[in-house]
Amino acid sequence: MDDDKVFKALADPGRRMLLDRLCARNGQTLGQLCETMDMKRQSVTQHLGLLEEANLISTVRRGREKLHFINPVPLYEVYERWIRKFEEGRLSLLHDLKRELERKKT
Amino acid sequence: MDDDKVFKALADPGRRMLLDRLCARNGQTLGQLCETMDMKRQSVTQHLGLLEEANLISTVRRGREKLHFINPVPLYEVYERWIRKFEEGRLSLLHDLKRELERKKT
DNA sequence: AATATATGCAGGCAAATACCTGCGTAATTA
DNA sequence: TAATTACGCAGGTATTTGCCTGCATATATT
Repeated sequence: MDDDKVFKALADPGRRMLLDRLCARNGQTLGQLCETMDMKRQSVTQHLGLLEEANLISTVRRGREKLHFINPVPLYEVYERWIRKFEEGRLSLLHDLKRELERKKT
Repeated sequence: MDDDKVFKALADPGRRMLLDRLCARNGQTLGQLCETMDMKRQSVTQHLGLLEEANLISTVRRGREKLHFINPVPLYEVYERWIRKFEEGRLSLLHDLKRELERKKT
């Protein structure tokens, strides 16, 4: 998995919105996704392309339509390999700062 | 919390590396962080500024030095409000795609 | 006081990004 | 078959981004 592509894909609010829409109703067509997106179809296509490159969605062609499905695996992996590390040390990390702030006052 | 700033801050590999360095040793100065960063000090400063704006780090001045500390809270919140939603529906989301693929074959 | 160290601030520039318009193609429907 | 629908592809452009150089300021050391 390419961490960087996943993070960059998540960096845009429009793309996060697309993931949200798909989370609410999986397997939507490009046209359906466009209806709620306040930008041109071609722009939505570009965003969906980046999401697919990051492996965050998968697509299936059905006739002239293209269906979009969420792939939750990369998000889970990013969490496992990235977020959890900080979560584990959460209390001690916060303590470091607090201790330094105390050190200044005295 | 500003989700967008957090995601954008995480979108750059250099900034993720800075967070990694601070996770390994919290409370480093700008100079110390620069030693491992293969870019000019001023660029590192810019990255640290974005991380601070996203509230991912906090800083404390001590004399002529500036110490940097991780703030793990926004990462945890992003996980809670964002990643977990997809994790919960993980199996069913994957099933949607699988079912559609089966539908095509038959 | 003079020098060295640690950081701040301003501006410039090439590349990436996020939109757009215009046109082409494949699949359905009348 | 003709018209419609759903989507793909190729640029064009204004903005943002990430890096740099050059200079200024504040603290520490000799």
